[in-house]
Amino acid sequence: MELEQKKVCLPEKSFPPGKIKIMNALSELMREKDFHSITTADIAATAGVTEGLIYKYFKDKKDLLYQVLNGHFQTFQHYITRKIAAQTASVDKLRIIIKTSLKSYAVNRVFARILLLEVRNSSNYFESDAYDMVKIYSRTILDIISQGIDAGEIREDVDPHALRQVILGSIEHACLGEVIFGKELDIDKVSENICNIIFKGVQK
Amino acid sequence: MELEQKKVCLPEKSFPPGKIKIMNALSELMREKDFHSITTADIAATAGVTEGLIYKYFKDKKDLLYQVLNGHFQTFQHYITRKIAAQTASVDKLRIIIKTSLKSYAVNRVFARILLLEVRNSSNYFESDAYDMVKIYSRTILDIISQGIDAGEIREDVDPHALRQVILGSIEHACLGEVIFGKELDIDKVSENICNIIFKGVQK
DNA sequence: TTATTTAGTGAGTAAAATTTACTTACTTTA
DNA sequence: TAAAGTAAGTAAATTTTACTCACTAAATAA
Repeated sequence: MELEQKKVCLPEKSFPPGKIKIMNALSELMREKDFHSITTADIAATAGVTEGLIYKYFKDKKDLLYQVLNGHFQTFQHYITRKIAAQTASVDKLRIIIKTSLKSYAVNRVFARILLLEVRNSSNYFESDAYDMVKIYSRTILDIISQGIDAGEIREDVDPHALRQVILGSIEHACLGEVIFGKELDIDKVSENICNIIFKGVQK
Repeated sequence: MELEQKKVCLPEKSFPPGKIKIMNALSELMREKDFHSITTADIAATAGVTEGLIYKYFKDKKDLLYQVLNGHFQTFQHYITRKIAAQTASVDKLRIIIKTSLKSYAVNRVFARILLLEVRNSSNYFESDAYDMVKIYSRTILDIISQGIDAGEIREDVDPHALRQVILGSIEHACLGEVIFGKELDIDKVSENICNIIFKGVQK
């Protein structure tokens, strides 16, 4: 397993120990509870620091969440970029993106939870560094699609934005059941099914 | 326009006026703010009632949210069932579901907001009446797919659950930008794009 | 008429998030 | 080497917010 759940998914150095402990504490607590039912007292106790310190390093509780997400996203981005580079055909790259994303979400459920369920409802997330990472990821997919069309692999009457939507939507929806209900996901099967539908179409 | 944004989307009668005012108030406030940053004081002030009354009619703040969602969902469900009935071919039914769902979300953004962003993070939503409506909607799609396979309209090597995932994921992801950033959505175009991809496939 | 339910109030409480004033220890620099 | 500044962390006060509870007024049923 290349992609394992690490305690800290951040540029650990340069961060003071207290900050790292706080971020790890939230990450740990999110395995059991949802963000809203985790209190700053919980976080401080788990981290072994005082509540005040949280506000030294984070604007507010949500800012802490965004920074934790950002850390996870760094790991994800590095991993997926390397995987994509190993492929040449656009369609294969998309296939890898689908499979690798599903796998990342499955392996790191806290990451999936935060990304799919916890941050999207507040508007200031979309100004956070974490969301910048999403934009990069999202942009990568769009570029691959465009290249695929140019290379003649993908039909030219396919709208790239629409295809990206379908891909991202499929990935995310496939993970929801897993993230919410903790169902096990057969990644190979699910990703193959999704690719089968999107690439070949469903109509006879 | 058949589907317009009504103030109240509930069996208004039988509900005491205060309850309706409270539900409308939340619905109204959710146009600007996310659920978590709306306080019970906000709701009460907007509704013109006291905070205490909220807890007369609702178990807690979340229960209020679920009931509001449920009201919106009733309208949605009726509308979509009627639309589907007008079609015979399974593929056309799916097309209608995609288009009508997109339209419902576009017309009623608060409904979309609540459904796609606000409720999924808390586990007790999945025991709520509102979620029962989702199950019915979701089940409908699965049945149509199965019928489509039986009727020979849809390839038999397509996994029905996977196809449903792709459809639901595509719809939801297409709405996200709209719900979050308030972007206008060209429903005809977007739904046509999605159908084009899913039905015909993207590969040359 | 009197009892009883129904709609609604308003003051309060406990828990949680955030702020503030402070200590301690480590660098830098004069 | 002493002074000055800063970074890490604390402890307690403050504010916000969801939620409770004992009460009133009015309508309805007996």
